Amino acid sequence: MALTKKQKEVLDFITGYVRENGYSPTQKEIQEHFGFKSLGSVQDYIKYLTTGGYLNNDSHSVRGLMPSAVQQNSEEIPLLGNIAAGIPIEAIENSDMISVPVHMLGKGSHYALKVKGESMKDDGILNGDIAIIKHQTQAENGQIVVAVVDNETTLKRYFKKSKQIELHPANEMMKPIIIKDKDCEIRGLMVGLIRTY
Amino acid sequence: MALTKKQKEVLDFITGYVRENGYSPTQKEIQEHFGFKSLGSVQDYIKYLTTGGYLNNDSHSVRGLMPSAVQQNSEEIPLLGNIAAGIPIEAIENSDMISVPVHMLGKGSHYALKVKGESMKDDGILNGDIAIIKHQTQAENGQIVVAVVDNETTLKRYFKKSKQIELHPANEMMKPIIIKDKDCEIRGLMVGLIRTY
DNA sequence: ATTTTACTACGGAAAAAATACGGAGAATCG
DNA sequence: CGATTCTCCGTATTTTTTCCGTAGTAAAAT
Repeated sequence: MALTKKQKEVLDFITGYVRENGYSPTQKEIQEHFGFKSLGSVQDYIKYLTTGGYLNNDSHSVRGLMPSAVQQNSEEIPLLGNIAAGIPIEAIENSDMISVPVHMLGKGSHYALKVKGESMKDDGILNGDIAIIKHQTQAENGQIVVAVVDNETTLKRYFKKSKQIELHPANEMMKPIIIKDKDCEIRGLMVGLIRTY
Repeated sequence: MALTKKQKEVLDFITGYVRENGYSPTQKEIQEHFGFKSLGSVQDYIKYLTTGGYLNNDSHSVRGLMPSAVQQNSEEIPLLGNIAAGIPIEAIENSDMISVPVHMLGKGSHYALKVKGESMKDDGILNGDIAIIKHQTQAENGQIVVAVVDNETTLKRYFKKSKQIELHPANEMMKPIIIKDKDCEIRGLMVGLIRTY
């Protein structure tokens, strides 16, 4: 559902107002800002915007408009533990939560892992970085995945060849892991990275 | 549950009072501050704010109001533009905002830049990454900074030597920039990185 | 223990804000 | 062109907010 120019103007006005004041404008304020002679006009825009999912309207509440965009910019996902060649993901026990910008997250469930080691350094993934992982069991060639091989969890680039699976590190010093299809279990796809200096 | 203008004013007054004095105002003080003729009015606001979760009221206790610290785990900072050797930061005009986990942000103001080019790739900073920058004009040796040299903005590691400033790229193919002290203007310190695959 | 001070609990009422509904001209699209 | 959507208007109605006053209860001070 696309927005018309005027509709976007109305939405932008509401969004800006919320950002500035911490509360939404009243319908009358919207009316006056755009010079409408009737509140019905404002009502119509609100209806379009809400049914389209751009706006949330807390019904019958004063200043109850909330642009979807301002609502949730980040989400909390669990930081499950460390990942490195040779060390399985630790238990979820005292799982910290970490805040992640939503634009990294698509559909599905996500978790985060702290990268240990330099095995992916040529892809700009360094020791200590937080990798954002989408939970899934399939992958395309070339994607960076969390894979379990031989009871060990590792972060590598995934390549499926005709008769084998190859897990490539991004480090000249290290060799790819080459294994049979069924010995490799994919636990997730890397969708983002967060680093703090 | 959204706040009306007046409700937010009352909440802000209470919050500010607590910040200044370490304890909350009495209801009568609130009444006088807003010029209400009845305590009932104050009561009403307290009720709205508490049921909405903005305020905690230790019932029947004097000065028992406590603004619930709205837990902010992410913050919006402006994405000012691109940064690359040779290209100045573009105008702030249509500055997008980007959501950043607060643990990256300390005190001070921050902004974000989109990295162009490979000049810092050996430090795991790749083309397309978002660099989170703290606005400051000083830096320690070895820190990654946004610096303006010769009207060009660039992201480099900063080293101050006895008689000169060196800006080191992290790329074997590129040489450090060596300049005089006064020809180098620091615009910010890199404090974090966000990458989306 | 009594008084004072601060907090609660209603009920009522005016004002402000949000909805419902019907209609109508302009723009867009097949 | 005809149908649909977008844009806008006007009025009537409902709901919420805001404020008041009075009476009662709990805590603190004397």
